[in-house]
Amino acid sequence: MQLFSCLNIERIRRLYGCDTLMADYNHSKTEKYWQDYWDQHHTFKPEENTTKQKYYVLDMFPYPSGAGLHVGHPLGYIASDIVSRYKRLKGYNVLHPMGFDSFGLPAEQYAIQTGQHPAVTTEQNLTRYIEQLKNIGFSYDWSREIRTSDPSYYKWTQWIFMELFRSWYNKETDRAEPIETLLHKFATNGTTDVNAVCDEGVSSFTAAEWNAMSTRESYEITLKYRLTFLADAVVNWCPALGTVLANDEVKDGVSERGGYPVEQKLMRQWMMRITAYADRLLTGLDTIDWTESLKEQQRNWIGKSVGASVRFPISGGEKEEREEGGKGKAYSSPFSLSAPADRSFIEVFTTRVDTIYGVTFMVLAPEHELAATLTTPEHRDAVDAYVNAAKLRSERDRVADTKAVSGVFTGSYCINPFNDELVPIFLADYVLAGYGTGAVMAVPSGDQRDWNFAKHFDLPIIPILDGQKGIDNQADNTKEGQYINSGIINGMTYKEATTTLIGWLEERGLGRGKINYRMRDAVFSRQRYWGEPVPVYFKDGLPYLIDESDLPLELPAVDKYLPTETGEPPLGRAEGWKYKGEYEYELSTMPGWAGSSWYWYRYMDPQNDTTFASKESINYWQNVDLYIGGTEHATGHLLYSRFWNKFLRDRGYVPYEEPFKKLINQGMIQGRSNFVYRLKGTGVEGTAPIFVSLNQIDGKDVTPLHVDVNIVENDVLNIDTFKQSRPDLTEDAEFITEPDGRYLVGAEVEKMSKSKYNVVNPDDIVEKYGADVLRLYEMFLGPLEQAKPWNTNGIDGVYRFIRKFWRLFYKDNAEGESQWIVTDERSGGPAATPAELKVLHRAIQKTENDIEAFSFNTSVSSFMICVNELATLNCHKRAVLQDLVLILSPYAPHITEELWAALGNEPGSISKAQFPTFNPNYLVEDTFEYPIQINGKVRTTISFAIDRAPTDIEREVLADEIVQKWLEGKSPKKVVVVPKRIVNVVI
RNA sequence: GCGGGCGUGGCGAAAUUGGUAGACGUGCCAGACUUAGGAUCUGGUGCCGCAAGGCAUGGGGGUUCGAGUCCCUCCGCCCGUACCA
Repeated sequence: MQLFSCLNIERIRRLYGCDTLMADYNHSKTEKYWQDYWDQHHTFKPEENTTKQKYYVLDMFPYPSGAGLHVGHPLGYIASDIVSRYKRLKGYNVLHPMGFDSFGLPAEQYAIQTGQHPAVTTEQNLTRYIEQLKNIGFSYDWSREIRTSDPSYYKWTQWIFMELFRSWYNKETDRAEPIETLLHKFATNGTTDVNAVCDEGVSSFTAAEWNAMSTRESYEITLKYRLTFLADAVVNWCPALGTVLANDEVKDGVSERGGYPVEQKLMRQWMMRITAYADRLLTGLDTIDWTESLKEQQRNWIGKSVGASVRFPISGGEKEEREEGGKGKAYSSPFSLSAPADRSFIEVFTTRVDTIYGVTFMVLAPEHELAATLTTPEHRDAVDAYVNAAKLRSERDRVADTKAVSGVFTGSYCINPFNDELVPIFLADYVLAGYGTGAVMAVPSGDQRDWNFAKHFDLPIIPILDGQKGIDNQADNTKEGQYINSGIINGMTYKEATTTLIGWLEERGLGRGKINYRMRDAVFSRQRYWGEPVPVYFKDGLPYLIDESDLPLELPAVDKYLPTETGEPPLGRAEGWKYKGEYEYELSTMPGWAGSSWYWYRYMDPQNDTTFASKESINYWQNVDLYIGGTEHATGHLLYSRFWNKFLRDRGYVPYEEPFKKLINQGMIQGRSNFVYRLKGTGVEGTAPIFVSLNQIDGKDVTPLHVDVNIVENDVLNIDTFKQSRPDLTEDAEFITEPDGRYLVGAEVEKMSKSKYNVVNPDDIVEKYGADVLRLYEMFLGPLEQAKPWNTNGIDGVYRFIRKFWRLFYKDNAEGESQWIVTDERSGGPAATPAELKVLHRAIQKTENDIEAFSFNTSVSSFMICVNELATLNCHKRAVLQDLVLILSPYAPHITEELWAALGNEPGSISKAQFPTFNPNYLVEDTFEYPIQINGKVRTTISFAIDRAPTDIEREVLADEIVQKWLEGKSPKKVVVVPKRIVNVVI
């Protein structure tokens, strides 16, 4: 035994090349050693051609910003790494990759300022990121690293764009198909049996007409059907960034990145028909394991409303008598989407067609295309004034005062097709141009906004349901009761009424049941440099795909990263950049979400040059089992990814409808900012600043200023360092301190950011405590999903735990050297006792349950308990410690890897080892036999195991329960014993 | 407004999903070893009470032998979203 432990010490010495082992665990040396070892031995490369079951754990890949990682970033990465390492121990073949979303605005903004190529900046940032990530000891297979800005990667982003361009959406089959199937339909039957998602206002034609068209004509028609298409669209234009933004990139009327104002502008843009997938994006949510709140966010974003579309004929004029016939004119049938030129009716969308007899006025958005033509001369001035005022109000203002009622009468009327009533037409900015048809049939008795409007303009309020209550005071949107004042639906209930009305409308071509979505097609063009070039050139004004063999279409060099003098995007500056030397390329680039909408497939086969990922690799890895990332991508990346995935599925490239089976949103780690307080009026115009300590403020007029958290410890400011940090501001500063001479700072929880001086770099924690402690501590902080401020209050406890763990293996001798004290039963040492095995197996069980439930914080606690108890039991037995090392290894890979080797195992083999099997028998401390008596005779004896002996009282109380269950013909599986009370006989 | 989540010691948080509330960690108190402690170890620590005991999971009510957990109601907080017809 003595010999054995000596050998291990020798081995450790060889491994680390140190003469004496220090008395304590030396994390710097150990961690460096194993990180290099994993790198050199490709320890975390998944097996190829294996029959093992796969498990794919993915992190949302980061954008490599110049600020580097802060302690908040690794939170999700640590969790996913724990799951990866655990799943490997459980015998899975685990794919756990990392890469970078390396196209993006900050590098380009920096390039504009400095002239440095974004690729250079990006490369520098990447190097730093990789270094920081490796420092924490993640088990990524770095050989699979990808970068979206790498031409070998974006070649395939461009290829997918081309595939989308080469596809159309067939509503008949409810999937995307190659454009050829559409061409075939056109050639054989014209547009007759084509049911496609396409541009509004496409015209119909026969096969003969189609076949007679010129190539150019027919090509032009296909452009209206392709899943990527050019369109003049009102887009979010951000002048400061010089580009358009997608809806999800705009928050509160300003750009998400940078917070610059955004305005609406009509521009020719590449678009993607994501709306074709609206329904599948919605229903697919029911099949995936994401949080309810995230699914709900996507549902809201898609915004499906089931209702009806109704046409209200426009009356000839205010005074004019209406035409004969009463029922209004039947308009172009079959009911097709209106061409913008048709001005004979107003089309509205409503979810409550049943309230149509309650319509007393019509409201159009001020931007509505009919607004101008409907305005009668005597109302012209008022309407112009209103429309202009609405234009001037920013999106923000408009949303801000939702209570004020405003609007203006146009002087025109339309006709309610059901009762031939004249309905006055108003303009009001509570109606949005971008939703539905930009027109609302107003039912003041059933809708509060309509009610407010009616009161304000003194318009009639007609009750339409006998179930409506108190509509003199407010609207009642009930669906209860029977209809009154409602012509053909009088006496009916909600369901009957709706069917009747829609049937009536459809018969006459005046309307139809309709489903409306809030989601718009996605704008795909960005007038920027640092993104994927769009693989399109223009010939005679029409867009064509470049030849596939010319992929990747690489970013050309430009002299400046600004738009050209003529207002074209930066790519317009590229000298002689022409397709085949003669055709103009598309000058916009793809949006940030393009590269991230398929990247999880590239990891499966990252070097493939002939396809985005081989069939075999996709068939094996399939989709992502566990995806961890922030909730901020709810309506961006996570929606676009699902869209592209569904498209790739339709076209047969990938096997599953949904890319991410389970998704966990890690909570944000907030910063804890520190403040110093400068006395007002000091520190300006050459006066010396006076800083007041927190408890000395006492009503003084002070300005709080952020101070770098790294020069504050336990809320005490290091005054000297503070003075040195900004000598310009603080050279001759005075400090009003606490009586004990310390300067106390204030604190506040804020988002962690450079500008708030509250960024904590994980490297600093790693240097001080080690990566294992950082990992354990971040998990220990609280539930993964929860947002929490960063504080290091408990980190010493975790640090103590690691050292305590170490001391199960080593003990200091008289010379202060660490001595290996693990005993080995195979060479004659004492065997593990039942008490020790119980402690161990409780930890095995807990770890297994907790990781499967993604409850990492409680898992860390149970390690601490286990180690504490083993220390108390003075257990240094190999059989126990070897298993303990295994169960802890997902959390603290460095120290456990070292001890694993020290226990005599092959270095690096821990990732291939098996997770210890939990044996519940070790938890049993007693068996409990209970004789069952029926009619006074012992009929049988039930025996079961419990984790401690029951008291006499407990035995008695148990009796009733057990007999009861036994008589019911069920035998107890588990009995939980509670002192004094008893119960829970689980059948 | 609507949707989702939550409310437990000084603090971060546990609670086998209806079964000894507060595990574990911090913090605090005491002790040991120390010239010293911001090192290490040991013990204590929800509240009231000397104690026996009583009271405690935002407030109130209910179901149950038993409720932090389930139901109703009120209050408060966080996140998302918003004139969506």
